[in-house]
Amino acid sequence: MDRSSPVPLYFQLAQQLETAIERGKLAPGSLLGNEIELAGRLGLSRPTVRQAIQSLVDKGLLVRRRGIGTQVVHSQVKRPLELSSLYDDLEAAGQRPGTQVLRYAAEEATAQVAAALAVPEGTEVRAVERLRFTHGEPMAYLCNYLPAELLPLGREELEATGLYRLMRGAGVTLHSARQTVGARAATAEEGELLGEPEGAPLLTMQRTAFDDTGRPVEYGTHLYRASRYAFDFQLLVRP
Amino acid sequence: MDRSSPVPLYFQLAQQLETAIERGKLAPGSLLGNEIELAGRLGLSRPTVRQAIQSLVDKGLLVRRRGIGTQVVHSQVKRPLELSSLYDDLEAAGQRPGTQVLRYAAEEATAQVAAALAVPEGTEVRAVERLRFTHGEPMAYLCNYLPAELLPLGREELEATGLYRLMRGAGVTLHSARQTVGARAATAEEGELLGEPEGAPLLTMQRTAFDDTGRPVEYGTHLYRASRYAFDFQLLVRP
DNA sequence: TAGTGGTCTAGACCACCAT
DNA sequence: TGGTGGTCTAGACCACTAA
Repeated sequence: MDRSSPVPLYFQLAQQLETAIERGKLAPGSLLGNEIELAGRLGLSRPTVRQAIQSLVDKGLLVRRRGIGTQVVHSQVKRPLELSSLYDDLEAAGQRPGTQVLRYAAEEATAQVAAALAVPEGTEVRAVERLRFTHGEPMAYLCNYLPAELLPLGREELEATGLYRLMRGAGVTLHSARQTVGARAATAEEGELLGEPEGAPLLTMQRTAFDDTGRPVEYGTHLYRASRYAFDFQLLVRP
Repeated sequence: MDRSSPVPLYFQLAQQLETAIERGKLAPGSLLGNEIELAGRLGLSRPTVRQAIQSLVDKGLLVRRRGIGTQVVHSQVKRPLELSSLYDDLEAAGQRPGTQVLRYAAEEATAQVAAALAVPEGTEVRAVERLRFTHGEPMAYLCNYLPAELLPLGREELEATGLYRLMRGAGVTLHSARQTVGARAATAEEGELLGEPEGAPLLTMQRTAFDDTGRPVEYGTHLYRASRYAFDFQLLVRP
């Protein structure tokens, strides 16, 4: 514990516990030792220790039972579903993603886009159409709309990284998003773009993302080749 | 505030705030008043008030900014994705779900099922195959596997309600689940069952659910008619 | 400068669980 | 019965934001 660090004590403790769990120093199913004893040993107060433990319970790494103690969860919890960028996900999976910007223009919002971004129909918005590749093969066709005032994006930046990273870098703090995931058959044009025959199953995703003031900051409709992509997530049950 | 109630004070306060937000008594974007003043007014301590506020921040209903205050979020936050039962979801949407149990038997685990349930290959498990209907139309084909010792399920119960509700009722506390959502074309048999032509796009879902000791308690592979079903969820960005 | 949330402490009592 | 987590209090100091 480093009291001179700007990192909060509860966070330091949570990190230490998390790495101990990851490295197997705290075996799955083992008890953590009670909070008061732990607090005394570390020279912290009990609420601080509780805060650290609670953050790991929220992550699904620990389970607390009254009268029993705090246990390390057995299963291989990864992380609950996050609002993640396809680019970052692919990069993290070592897939070396690539992007081809098909279109990047200002245009008037259609009814659908206007409703999603909560602007009047016909308002100018930015439209971005991209193809995402892995290993030189097309993987997804991404069509996104942003409020016009939001970002002066460069085409090169869009080819080099993901949209969310650019938005974060521009000071937009994402807060929540509403997603719909479905499937449908590819049209001839879509098949052409993605290298699939007409009628091939595609995974579809529509997403509206909001910043922390509740303003919509992005609307996207995405198409993924079902033969090469699936959504994978970890869910936690809220107690 | 009812101090004689078994409901914790922070929870009572959180509920009051939540209903006030839902009913518009606390307008989106409005400030909540600072924690200390609020604590004094309600006769509570500041940590208790903070705990109440924090729980609503975790739900995405409030945003806190240092130096500014606590604000009600604008957007229509519903709820983050939960480990939910298709039956309950349909019922909540007023769709009057129905279930036809196609098969309910004990059988030896295949390699895939054994790996998912973390039992040796060939171990006896319970297999349940169901068709789920809405308005008399088939909607999904559900194939689930449970550890043999878990539940003595009746066929009637399976037709009357969802699997998760039955498991909860039998004392199983679900903790987390790992899901994969994808898409593929229907085979002739699948199309027959679901009332779709061969080759029609289907939404696929595989899920393994764990209880709070980390033991796998359910593995399922589900097929949904893409023309009639999509997954819809709300995500929150973890700060 | 004044006000906000972020963090931390040192206690206290209670409900639940195993033995 | 003894030990655990669940809840609650009454303070304290700090970092950040706005005016």
